[in-house]
Amino acid sequence: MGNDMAEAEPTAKRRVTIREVAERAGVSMATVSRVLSGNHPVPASTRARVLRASRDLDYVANAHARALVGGGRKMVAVVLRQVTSPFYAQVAEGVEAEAASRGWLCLVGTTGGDPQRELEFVQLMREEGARLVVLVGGVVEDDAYRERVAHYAQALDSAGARLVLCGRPSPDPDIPALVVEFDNEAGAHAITGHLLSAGHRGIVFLGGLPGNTALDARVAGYRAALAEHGLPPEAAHVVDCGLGRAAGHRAMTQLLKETATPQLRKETPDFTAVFAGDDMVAAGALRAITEAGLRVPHDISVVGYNDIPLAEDFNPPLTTVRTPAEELGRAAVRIALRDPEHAAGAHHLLGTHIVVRDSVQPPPQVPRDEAPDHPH
Amino acid sequence: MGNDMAEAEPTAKRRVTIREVAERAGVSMATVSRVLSGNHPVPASTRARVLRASRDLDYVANAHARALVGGGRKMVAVVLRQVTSPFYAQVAEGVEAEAASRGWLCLVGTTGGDPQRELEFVQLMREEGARLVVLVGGVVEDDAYRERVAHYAQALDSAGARLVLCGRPSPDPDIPALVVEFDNEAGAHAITGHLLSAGHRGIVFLGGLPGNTALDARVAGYRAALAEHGLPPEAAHVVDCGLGRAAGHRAMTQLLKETATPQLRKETPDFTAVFAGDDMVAAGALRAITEAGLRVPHDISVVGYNDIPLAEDFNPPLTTVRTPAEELGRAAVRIALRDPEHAAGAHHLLGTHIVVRDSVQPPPQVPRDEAPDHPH
DNA sequence: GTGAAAGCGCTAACAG
DNA sequence: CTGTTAGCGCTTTCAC
Repeated sequence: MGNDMAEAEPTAKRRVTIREVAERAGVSMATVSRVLSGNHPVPASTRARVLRASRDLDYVANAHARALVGGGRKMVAVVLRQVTSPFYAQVAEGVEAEAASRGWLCLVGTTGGDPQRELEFVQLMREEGARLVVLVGGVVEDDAYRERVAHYAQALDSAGARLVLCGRPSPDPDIPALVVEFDNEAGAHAITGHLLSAGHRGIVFLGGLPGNTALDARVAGYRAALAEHGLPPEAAHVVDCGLGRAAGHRAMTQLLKETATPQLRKETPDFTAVFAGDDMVAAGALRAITEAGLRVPHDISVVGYNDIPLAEDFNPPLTTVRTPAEELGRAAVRIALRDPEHAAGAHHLLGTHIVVRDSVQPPPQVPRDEAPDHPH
Repeated sequence: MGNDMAEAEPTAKRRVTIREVAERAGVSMATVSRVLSGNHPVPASTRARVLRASRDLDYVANAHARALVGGGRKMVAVVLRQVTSPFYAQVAEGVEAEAASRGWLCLVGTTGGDPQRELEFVQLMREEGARLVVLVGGVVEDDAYRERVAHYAQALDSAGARLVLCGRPSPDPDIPALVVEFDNEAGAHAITGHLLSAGHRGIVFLGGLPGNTALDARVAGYRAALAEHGLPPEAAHVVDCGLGRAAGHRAMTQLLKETATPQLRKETPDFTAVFAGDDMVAAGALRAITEAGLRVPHDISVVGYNDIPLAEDFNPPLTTVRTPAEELGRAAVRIALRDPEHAAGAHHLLGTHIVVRDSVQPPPQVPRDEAPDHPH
């Protein structure tokens, strides 16, 4: 058995090959192959012998050798920023589920938001022969991005693979990439309308990320809703703190401090509601508000975006926009696999809807700093 | 270009091969290979020509062909129930991060808790030549399980691959599998002690799953702590509702109903605190308690397990046991890759600690149903 | 029906 | 230094 030196890494040992199975069964390699793939008529007796030998040896085919000669395994790759984001995790699960149900293998890669790692991963998937790669999540759409994605699309396409963009734009409609995303503008418009209907006029958007397509669309929907209610453009107040619980917490704390200080008050308009860029930002904001001794929704109303699984467990349960993330993932592979010719360059928009919980109520009658202390 | 029939699935087209690069550069395939692997001295001029040609053709090596001749790519596979569980997602992220930092590729597979799918996935990983497979999550340890895992271990080992079990037991210490897990019993013991110190005596454990190794260990720690505080064995009350938010919600609702009904009261002992099997169960329980018009921690104290990222955003922020999930994932690959000889059969236990937030306080002085209505 | 033989794309000896 | 050659393990014609 092994020597007593600790080796650094596992090295692939020689595995049982089809030849050994053939010898044991007393047939040729070709026959074994035929039995195992089951696509060729083979008499039951031979068949049984081969199966027996294969079982005895605990044979598993070498996927690489098989891929080399055949078309290779059907594999789809999902690329996302991180799996620990509930939203991305759901998308990944959707892709995985849809892929698995069709007998495809699914590979998940994370980039941490680094374009370089994204590029490396896509390259890797080309080498591995992935037939479908799904890029998930909003991005800042600059020239570098456009060039990168155009290259992915071209490269993947020339290898017969497909590219689908989830929640991010195609650099060019003529490029062989399919985009599937939520209608962020409509969702943001709707939830802003919900706040407006409750009587709020000072609504701040927390979590802008200029250049990020998903967030920009939400901001656009927010501004549009404000305008439709006859509010002047200055009524819009977007804080570009980016996404994440920590960012939301920090920005909200800061905002609260500014509003509490008369001098700073002029620059930071008064507000009675916050529209968080996503539910994680909302979580941070909720926490900051509580820490400041204020209550949601009594003093400030808060809404989020995405309706992550735990949004109803927040304090208070969060009113938010439901984006069926798992369905996004499923749709990505379903559409990409359905009719490629029509799909390439197509743009699919998935609908969203508001889910009302307890984080919104009409604004208080008196400004916060003039109100009596609320009962303890 | 393409015909106008919609094809069903993307079929791998012929990709650019090393031979084409060689022809374009006017050298042999071997030279191209040498330049690209960079492990052989090649004059700068030739090198440049080859690189140029490779770039022009947008060549990427065929990973399968490469794997067939070389050892294959360094690949680790993580298998878990689902990625949408915050805890599992963190473990996966840990594995991914540690793997990536060593230049290994990481593949994530989900089973939905189905042993059959688990088996298929492990088989698949054998075919693909994964060098390390990490199985994550507690299981019910029956004979079928033991046999299955023994088989994985043997099969993987004979192919030179390694198996690591995260949070699940090895069927036999002599088997070539490494186990890395948290000390569930100690964690449960500690948090039960925390409840006991606050004065609670009626503590129900919500979320048992008989046979599941992780949960059984937590229940054991819970019982041990109760016993140490001089409580009789009957003081332990475990509700076997299993894991998940929905299960926690349902079970808690039921429990509350029983306790509120004098007739049922005898069978369901009175309690002032609940120890949820994990944070998701806690989320459901919290919600159920609120819906019943009770308050946490005023009327009932609640603790969870795992300290998932949003536990501090629950209502109220949850006191729970922190299990560094990402570290579990990192440790799994780190240990497995470090010294295999010593590692095989080894058992690593990772420590946990309590994180105190706002869901625990001393029990109320008067039983719930005799207390006056709390102020609205 | 079943075996022999020809590669799939690449790397690693082995010559020159 | 660089080209030629021999496979890696498998599937798939093409004969028998």
